[in-house]
Amino acid sequence: MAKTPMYQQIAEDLRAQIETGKIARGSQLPTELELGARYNASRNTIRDAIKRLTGLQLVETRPGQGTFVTINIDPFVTDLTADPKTGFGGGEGATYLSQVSAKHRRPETTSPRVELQIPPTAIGRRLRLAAGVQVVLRHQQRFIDGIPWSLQTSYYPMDFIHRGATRLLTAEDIKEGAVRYLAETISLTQTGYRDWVTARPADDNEQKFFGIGHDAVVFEIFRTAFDQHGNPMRLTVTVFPTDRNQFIVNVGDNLPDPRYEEGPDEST
Amino acid sequence: MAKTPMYQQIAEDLRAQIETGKIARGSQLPTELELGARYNASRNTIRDAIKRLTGLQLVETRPGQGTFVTINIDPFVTDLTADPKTGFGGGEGATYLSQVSAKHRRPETTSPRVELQIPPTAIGRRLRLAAGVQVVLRHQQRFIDGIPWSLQTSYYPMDFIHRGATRLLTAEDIKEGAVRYLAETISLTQTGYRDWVTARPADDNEQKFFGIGHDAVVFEIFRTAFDQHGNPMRLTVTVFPTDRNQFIVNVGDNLPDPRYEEGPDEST
DNA sequence: TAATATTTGTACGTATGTATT
DNA sequence: AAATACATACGTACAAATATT
Repeated sequence: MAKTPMYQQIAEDLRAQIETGKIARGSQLPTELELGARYNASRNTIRDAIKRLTGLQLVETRPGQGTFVTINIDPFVTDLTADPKTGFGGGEGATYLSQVSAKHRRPETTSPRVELQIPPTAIGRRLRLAAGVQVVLRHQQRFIDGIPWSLQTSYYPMDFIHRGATRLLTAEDIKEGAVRYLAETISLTQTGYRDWVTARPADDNEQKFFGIGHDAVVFEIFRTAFDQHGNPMRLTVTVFPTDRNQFIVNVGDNLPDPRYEEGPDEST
Repeated sequence: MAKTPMYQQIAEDLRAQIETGKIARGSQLPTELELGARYNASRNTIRDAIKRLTGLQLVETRPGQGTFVTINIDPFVTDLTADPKTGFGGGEGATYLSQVSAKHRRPETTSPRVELQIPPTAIGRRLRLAAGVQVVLRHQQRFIDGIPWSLQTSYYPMDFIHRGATRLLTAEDIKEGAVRYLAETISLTQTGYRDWVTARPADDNEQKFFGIGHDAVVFEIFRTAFDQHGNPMRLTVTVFPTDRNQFIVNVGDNLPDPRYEEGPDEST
């Protein structure tokens, strides 16, 4: 009845050894040839087994070096339900920084790359723009403790520029926050936002930037901010690798503090 | 300079043909041997290329039949920020049903499987239980239009049983909702909840139940409900496949209706 | 029902390329 | 420069799943 393929049996055996701690986190596995000798299997079969483990993000292979058990990064937790009228003004950048600081980590953000673009239909639709209308796009890479953490792109209607919010075109951070800047210059107040949380396979750029495997998955969160008239005033699309990011959503009053120790640990 | 491996070039070529519509959604790809002849590559190389495409969820292979371009399921969107004091009482089951009905889909839920258990540390910690304390566990499978949609497990402190909420032990749906039942029997009112959103590779059970590949990823959402004293009264863990589920989070008042057409389409 | 053809899955072997030490 | 270890690519053979005859 042992009809499970050999490579799966080998993968299962290695997985058990890793999860029970027999093979330590961060340590190096035997080489493919050694494993082949141990399990009496060909190197290709061993490679199939290891491929399963990489898919489970249990190990990672490094050409020229070997195969190593992955160490789980302490996940960064982002609160999606920060009050839009308090604190940092609900700017997504500000929320990000405050959350990071709360965990005593060192955040960095690259200067925005600014582009003018006719957006894809999915973007234009969320901003309720007619087809072919340009947008201002501000793209940033974000790191925590030097680790690539997220890729973020914010889209604003071109109209905002004509109405005076010209600093959206400068490739510099808007220190007081884009939301406050827009309130001061063109009297647009953010009264709320909606996040749309999805997950999808990472594309090549994301794989390279985050240093994740070619079968890795990322969160893609679309945050549409609405002004006092109920119209969308900004769309922010942020991509987070799932191996180092989690999110919390608070509903109701008087919730106890979300101690981050409460997070699910991986050793289920 | 063409240092990109052959199998990646082939995968890229096929991907482009699929995304431009040259190969229709749902249609069958040529067999591995035919592709090998077309690209002048060995069957194993073709298989490596196809493995990349399955990782991107662009194609799926069926033994004995062939390889087919995947048809994307119309994603189901769940609102994580339903008001806990209105409507269906904030029961997670109720939220699920109302959301599904809003899309004119047919939901089904299996009768709960009830267990008594000493929970894993991650569960006990979230319910603030001492180590070794038992919980009541209610597990359900959920479908929409016959498609497996989510796996849900709710955990309640055993204490609730002793205080009179004995219907938690019956393997039947609590029609009025567990939240209302607890309010009526042991005077516990849910005043809010916190969702903790994570993503991880699917385990074997989940792969089998959802019919997803062995490198598929699932959302795992931990919902901790709090009572009027600020204590956790229930933990609900729900697993959703990422290929057919999305979530929205509303913050602020007067948000426009989330027309589901606004969802991101896959043809980016 | 049974046999057969087709197609993907598993397993092996070999050779060479590329990255790292 | 040399050794080591994973990555790519080819070949072969048989098993298992599916559809057809």
